[in-house]
Amino acid sequence: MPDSIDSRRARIYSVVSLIPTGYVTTYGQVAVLAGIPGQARQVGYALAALSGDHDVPWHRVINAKGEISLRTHGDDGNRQHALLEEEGLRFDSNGRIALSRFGWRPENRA
DNA sequence: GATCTGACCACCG
DNA sequence: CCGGTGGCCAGAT
Repeated sequence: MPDSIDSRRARIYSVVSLIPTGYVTTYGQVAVLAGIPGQARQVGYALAALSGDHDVPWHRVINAKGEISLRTHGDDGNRQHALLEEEGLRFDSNGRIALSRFGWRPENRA
């Protein structure tokens, strides 16, 4: 009995949409919260498959290194960086985000 | 309808 | 931190 899921993607979108402004989370974290620990890939694919119609703050999702992933460093990558800064996030010299500082934790879950 | 490709992470060393 | 391996799904051609 599948929980069923409309698909793991639906869960992922839900979790991501729960991320508070000014915070970021990693794909792995989202995967866990979505109920698919270890399958961070699915998260990446899910976000990648996002279409123009979505209310999901995908820009708040970054890789475990605290850096923006996006293989295609195009508008999306640039956009994510801008959006995060706009939300008050800070990037270090390496262009990374201090997860220890802005990393969203379920305990902090507003 | 099969094949290819794509925002990753955990574990091991 | 880096490198290699395994695990998973959906969309596009």
